[in-house]
Amino acid sequence: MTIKEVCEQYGVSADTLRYYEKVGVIPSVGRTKGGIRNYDEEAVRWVKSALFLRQAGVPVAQLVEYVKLFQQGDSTFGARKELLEEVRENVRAKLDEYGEMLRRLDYKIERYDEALRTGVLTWSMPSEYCGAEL
Amino acid sequence: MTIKEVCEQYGVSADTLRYYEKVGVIPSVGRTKGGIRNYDEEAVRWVKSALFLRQAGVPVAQLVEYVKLFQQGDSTFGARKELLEEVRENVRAKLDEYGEMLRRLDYKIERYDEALRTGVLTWSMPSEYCGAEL
DNA sequence: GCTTGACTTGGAGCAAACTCTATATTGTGC
DNA sequence: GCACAATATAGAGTTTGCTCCAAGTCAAGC
Repeated sequence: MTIKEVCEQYGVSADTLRYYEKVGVIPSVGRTKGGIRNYDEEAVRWVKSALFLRQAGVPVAQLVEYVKLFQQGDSTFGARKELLEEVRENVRAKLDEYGEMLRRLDYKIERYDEALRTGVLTWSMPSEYCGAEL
Repeated sequence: MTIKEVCEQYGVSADTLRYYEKVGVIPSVGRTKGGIRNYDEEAVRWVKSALFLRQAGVPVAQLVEYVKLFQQGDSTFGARKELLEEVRENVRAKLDEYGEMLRRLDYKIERYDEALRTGVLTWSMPSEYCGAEL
């Protein structure tokens, strides 16, 4: 698979793919004789998980660290597990935050909706609930 | 309330508070005769919601836009509601992503845990489930 | 009223994560 | 075999969101 095909399939720029490889977010990709990247199945899987984890907010540096551990072999199981647990804690915290956020937005949007229907904007909930001007 | 008190209460730096005011993430804060910021209740509420929305991933530019609409008065109810709905869609998408992320991490961590106990790392799930090397 | 520490502004600097540029090389259709 | 699009690399530039700095002002304690 060429870099272009990977770009099109996963909606990412060639620059980003090369950047990910350069800094170690993904292991280095195989080349043709001429030196052109040839993504095999494993390389594509690395790309997929890198994109997924990045989108979920995992910093590049942490992915680099994970790949390094991965390449050092089986002796790094423990370290890899710890790294993933750290990531998981962040994800959990984010989930909580976003859940709370959604509640507040629902409330506020409902108020605006009411205001548009009735002409009156009511901030009836105690400010602790909706968290201020929001 | 002085800037320092706000900093301490909400765990944010004075630089950040001044920056937020400068770029319009919060409306401009009242001053003493000498020109020193004096946060009243409303200013503090703006700070609170700015910090909350930022933490939930809303970009600075979007907050600036919201504050601008707010300051233009009641005629912007509709626009404000639309802006909040846009934010809400992003938050929903993020919630989904993080939920999925958590599932994958749970699975992977369990595998590593097993590997540490038994010495064997099993990738038994179809790769579509756990999303590659992850 | 003077010292000392907090506060002011404008603007420069910084880290993260790309994104773009310049220049060279590859490889494909005719 | 040649034109020409696609790819390669190194390194500079951009965006976002702060964070730090310099030089000056304010104010509380003595």
